[in-house]
Amino acid sequence: MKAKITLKDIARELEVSISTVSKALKNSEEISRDTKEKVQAFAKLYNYKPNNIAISLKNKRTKNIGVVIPAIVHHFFTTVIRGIEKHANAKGYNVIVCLSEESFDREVINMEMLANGSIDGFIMSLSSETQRKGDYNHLKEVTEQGIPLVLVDRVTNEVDCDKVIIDDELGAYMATKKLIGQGRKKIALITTDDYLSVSKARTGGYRKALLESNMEIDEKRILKLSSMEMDEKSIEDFFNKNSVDAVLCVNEIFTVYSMRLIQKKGIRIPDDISFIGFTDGLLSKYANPSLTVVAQHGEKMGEIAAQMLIDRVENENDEGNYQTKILEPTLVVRDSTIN
Amino acid sequence: MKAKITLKDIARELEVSISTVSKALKNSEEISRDTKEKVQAFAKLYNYKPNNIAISLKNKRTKNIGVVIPAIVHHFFTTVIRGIEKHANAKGYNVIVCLSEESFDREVINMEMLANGSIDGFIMSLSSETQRKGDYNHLKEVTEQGIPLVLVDRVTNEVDCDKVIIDDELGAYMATKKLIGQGRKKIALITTDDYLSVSKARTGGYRKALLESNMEIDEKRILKLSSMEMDEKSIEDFFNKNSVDAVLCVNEIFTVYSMRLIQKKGIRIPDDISFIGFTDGLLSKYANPSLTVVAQHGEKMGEIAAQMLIDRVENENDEGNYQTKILEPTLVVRDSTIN
DNA sequence: TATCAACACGAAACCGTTTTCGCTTATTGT
DNA sequence: ACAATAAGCGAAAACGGTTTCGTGTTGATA
Repeated sequence: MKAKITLKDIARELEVSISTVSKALKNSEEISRDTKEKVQAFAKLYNYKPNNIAISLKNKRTKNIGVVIPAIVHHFFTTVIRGIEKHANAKGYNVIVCLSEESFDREVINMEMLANGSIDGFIMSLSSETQRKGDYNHLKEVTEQGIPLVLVDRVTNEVDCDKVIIDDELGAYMATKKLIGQGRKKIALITTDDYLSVSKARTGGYRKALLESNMEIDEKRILKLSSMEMDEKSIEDFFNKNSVDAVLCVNEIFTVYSMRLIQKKGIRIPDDISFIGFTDGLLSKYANPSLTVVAQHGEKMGEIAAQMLIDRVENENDEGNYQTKILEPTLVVRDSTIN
Repeated sequence: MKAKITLKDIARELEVSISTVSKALKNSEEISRDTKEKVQAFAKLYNYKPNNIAISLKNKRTKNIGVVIPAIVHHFFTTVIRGIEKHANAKGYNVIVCLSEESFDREVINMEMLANGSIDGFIMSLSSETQRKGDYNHLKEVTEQGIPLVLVDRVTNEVDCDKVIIDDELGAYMATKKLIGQGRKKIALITTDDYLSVSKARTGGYRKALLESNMEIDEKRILKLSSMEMDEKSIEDFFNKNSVDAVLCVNEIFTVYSMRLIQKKGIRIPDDISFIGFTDGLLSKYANPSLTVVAQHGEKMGEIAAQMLIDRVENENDEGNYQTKILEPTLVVRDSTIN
């Protein structure tokens, strides 16, 4: 085991000062050709690499960005991470991922751990518990300390910072319009509680589309599930009590599960009933029939978020003047709707 | 924007030395009650938190662990990360995730970035390109520097370190045995090139089960796809040319796609043909019919890997004596096989 | 030959902690 | 009243770099 070599070691071996070594490695004009060559050769030979921690301490930049998300076993969030990684890595940054697991406390703990010098900025998506409580003090503290923060997807108006979202209302609107255009009259919505910013927006888009087409909004056709997890019983009850000819769901899982229930009843998709979901993941592509979905472009969101964050980090001059980028969703048409 | 407060700031305000402040905050016996209370009150008031970077530099421990994996938009790897996060967080560690995207170069670059002081140890799964090239010098360098390394799932014998794998051979063996037990005679295998350690082992288990049951191994029934991505055409050709009554696939996607092709031909699952895949992800659960799979217990693998790594990090005395933990896969029976 | 740049390098401060060691001052025992 | 001891605190080194500011030597110039 050959331990890491430091400037001090090189200086001792070559009988020069630490400053000389440091400058020589940076090809400083101050140092003679001879010395530079000697030092650089020695450094190469012993595979010298500067210690990141020491550099971080010196210039108060870690080249790390902290990502706090509610879950990772979710296609959408993994695509976001991938986008972040892509841009961050290209810019020489590392990504520290922390999971809140939809818990307020874990979100707070993780942010506090990272905020004490470990990272240059945050990218985060709010946990459902945080959105339900409406307590954003941990975010405010971070921004007040001057640590840049970019909120993605699940955001809040109560915090002043950069944001990247997709136009969820538009997505639901487009989807609903599509269903209406296919002659569907009894369009159901399966969503989650309104405290989730995205669910609220999607419900809004659904209503807007119906109103615009002069279709009555039947509240009984809106099923609000209280958690992100599957509540199979509620969905079953819902379909037993309501007769519908189209369903819009706020995620893939709700959609696929609903389709299966419907198929078991012998109802044909998309002939008798159409389905549209959110998130263009594996499930959508490989479901049977394959799913028509509102694609959220998570990877692009991640890239943009990383770009906004790194811009802030590297130009700390212009604080304030925060932006919200709104991405347009795309309707990916497959076999769960009529073509 | 209130900037972070340091020991120096507190010392200046309270007109004591930095050492006194440091000790007071650690409740040292050396410091008088009075002074301790004064300092602690002040620190609380101004929300003092020690700077992680400075502490890392001092005691050469970052409390970060580096995770390098080939991909994140894959259910199995996300469960591994989740397991790592779970244990690491409980032990006060952060997780730095880097993606190799199956590229050798990116794997090397990421490891070098992290190895210069940013992390206390590595958990990694080899990229396919690395396994194909068989070049493990970047791993050897890291271990020679005394940085603990734990390899998970995609491993190699050429590097001396702790490892966590599942018994892929056993998994494939169990699955194949199950198919044989259901009276299947023409069992196909859809896999990837053998340079991937896991694919090789799975192919081995498949062969072993057939041999053990005195069934002939027809090489034409083994389809090797050259990449992890879907090669739809090859799969279609394969089913056109071969008549089979059971299929074992090394991942979910191959399985689901194959099932769909088969269903289009009007062949019934599981009546006429059975399917078993690897990875117990969303696709398996929500496919139609739902998939019988070999569950890999990624979360448990992640937890164990994190535990092994942190043990090494915190007891750096006992180098050598490396262990390989082999997890047993589980067969999760659903509707793509006869019950 | 005295003077002055230019050149090449080193000393030291600094980033924010921790920790060892030594120095006052007050207290105790004799 | 004086030495020994303990209590309370500060100075300084250390972690591994970067950077500013000297300083000694050299060669050129007047």
